[in-house]
Amino acid sequence: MSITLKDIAKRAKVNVSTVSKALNDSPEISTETIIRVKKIAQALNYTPNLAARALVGKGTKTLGLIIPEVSSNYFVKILNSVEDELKRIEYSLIIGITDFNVKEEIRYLDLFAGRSVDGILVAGSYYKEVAKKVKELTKSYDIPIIFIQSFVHFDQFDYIMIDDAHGINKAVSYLKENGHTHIGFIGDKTADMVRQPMFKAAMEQNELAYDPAMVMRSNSRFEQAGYAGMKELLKSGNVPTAIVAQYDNVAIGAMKAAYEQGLSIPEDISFIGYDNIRESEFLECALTTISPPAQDMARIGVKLIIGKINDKKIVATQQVKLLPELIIRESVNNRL
Amino acid sequence: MSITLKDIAKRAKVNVSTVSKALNDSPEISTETIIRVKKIAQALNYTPNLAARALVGKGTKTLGLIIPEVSSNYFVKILNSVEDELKRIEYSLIIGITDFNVKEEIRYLDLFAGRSVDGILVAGSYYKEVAKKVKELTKSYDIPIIFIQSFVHFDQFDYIMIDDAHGINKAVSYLKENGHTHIGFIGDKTADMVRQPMFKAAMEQNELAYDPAMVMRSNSRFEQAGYAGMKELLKSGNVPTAIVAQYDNVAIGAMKAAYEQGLSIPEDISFIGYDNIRESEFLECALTTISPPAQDMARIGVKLIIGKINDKKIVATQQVKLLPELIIRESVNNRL
DNA sequence: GATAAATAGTTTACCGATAATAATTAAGCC
DNA sequence: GGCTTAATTATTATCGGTAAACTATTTATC
Repeated sequence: MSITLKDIAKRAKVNVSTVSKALNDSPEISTETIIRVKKIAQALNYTPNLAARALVGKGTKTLGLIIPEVSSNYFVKILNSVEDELKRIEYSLIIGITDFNVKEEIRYLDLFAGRSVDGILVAGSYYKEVAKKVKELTKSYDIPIIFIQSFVHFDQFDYIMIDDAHGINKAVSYLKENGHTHIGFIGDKTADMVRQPMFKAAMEQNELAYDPAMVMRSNSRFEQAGYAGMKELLKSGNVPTAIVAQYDNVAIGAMKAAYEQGLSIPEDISFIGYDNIRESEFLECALTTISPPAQDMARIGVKLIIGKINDKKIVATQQVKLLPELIIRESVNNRL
Repeated sequence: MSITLKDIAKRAKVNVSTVSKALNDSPEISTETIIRVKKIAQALNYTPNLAARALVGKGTKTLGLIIPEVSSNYFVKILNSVEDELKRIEYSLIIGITDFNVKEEIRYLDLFAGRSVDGILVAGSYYKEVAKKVKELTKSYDIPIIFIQSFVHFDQFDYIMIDDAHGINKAVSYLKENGHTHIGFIGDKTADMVRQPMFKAAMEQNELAYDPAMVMRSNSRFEQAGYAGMKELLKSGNVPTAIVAQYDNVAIGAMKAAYEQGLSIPEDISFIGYDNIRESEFLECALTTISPPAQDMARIGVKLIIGKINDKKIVATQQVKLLPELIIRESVNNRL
């Protein structure tokens, strides 16, 4: 159905293997033949059959991306940047959305390996089972795997991530500078693993009292989690002057709950988010937030893995950390 | 490196071909042998090499999704639902993000065809060049292609889409019911192709004056487009009492511009969005919007295409239209 | 009891590319 | 001219599956 090397060979009156070599610019083939073959290939609109190529071990020009979700602007940014970077180098992207589920992450690792992708990017993973699987796969299949913004704690892996502890610390410091001492935290169930402990650490580093009663972790996700957490906090009567949200979407939900209670932002209560999603800038009260360089991270991740693919000799693990920055807008009040 | 049929054959002391048939439950193989072979396959953790399978024309269990962007909740919903649906049936998803670029859409069509995906879903396409390419590909490669929420106007294609004209009309009707007669429209450059003409039609159907001066199409995208469009509208002095936004993200930006001007929403100016993104419900003034059943659409799209893949005899074009609904929240004022 | 028919496997060829090896042609040199 | 060597192209095998053709046993039929 589609054009193969054979078709070109027939027209060029040379052997299939000559065509293959010609198209791959082999020095064994004369320049005239190369030109002639390429012209014919072009004319016939030839595209190599990737399945065949994969079969002889030449790779599939495909990368797998395992990602927990694509509903928050944060992971979407990663997805977008990865895709963007890949289209430049003519790689295809195959994705697996896991919803933070370990089993799914592992399933996708196996699946992608079986599909002989050239490399796998694992974004936002937290599980040691995944780490184990990755170790297994790199050994048996020799597939380069790189962690992006994951918390798989092993120095033996390649990873690139954002120093979130630093980011949260910046948030808390900024609140302290503005006279806030009673600071709460709202997140969803995934917060336990990362940002919530970081918040606790940040409070301690800033010599502020960490009050577990002001830390809310909802079972729902996104805005809903923020809304529910804030409602509960308001009901408890033990209301902080400022809230650090696990991420912007949570902050938006929490702010809504505050509005509904008749509170003014930031006069009555301050909010600081994390992620710097597109919408945050355009809220009635624009959200002050921590902005992680998700795009840079994805870009560097792709570069790292492509490097490993192209040069299998690179065995040294590569580990990169990027610093997020504080974006000051309107949602934090100065109490001094 | 990885386990092949040969390995299983060796252990089972049968021919490779017997193994292949056994694993595919061929009636030519005895039940005992099938069980024995399958056990060994399981023990060795065998996964078939998809490249090899693809080479003999057995499909790749892969679907391609061509999508204009994944930065709006709308297309993300589509992506998410498609992925979700596919993981159930053990298909993989390979995606191409085109940023509404015709050339990219065509490039991805070619690319995916060359990768011998089993089928392609094209979301949000507007171009007749794409239609042409699709016709070409279905002929030469025999790949099922289905349009999702696209505006490729040919009855010969399979498509599933949302009746946006109906949605916009609902929006305008609702505004009229609430006493609005001076209604504006804000969108980005992609609005020309679809929703803006629909808005015009809706105004006429509702016997309201369509004023081009109240129609803004910005060069930027998302909130930025709404913000810029609204600014301009406010500057012009010719301010409507209500705005229909091309989509919720645009509405959010437009509302911000109104707030900055000191206007109250909905008292001074009403807004109605389109898409019903997650955030809309949680805005200070919750956004009234049109909610397209994006998930259903994606689900049905996947079902359609899988049906076509599994039964190549299905040649009748399938065309489905879904109706969006109006979600009434707080952003429209009753002027009566 | 000879022949047909069903059963269970094995051989072989093939998909479309690449790689290793073989063969041809041409050029260079005494 | 004959022989070596280099340059170029052709053959063949291979990757890991599947399918068609073929072989070897049983089992059924009259």
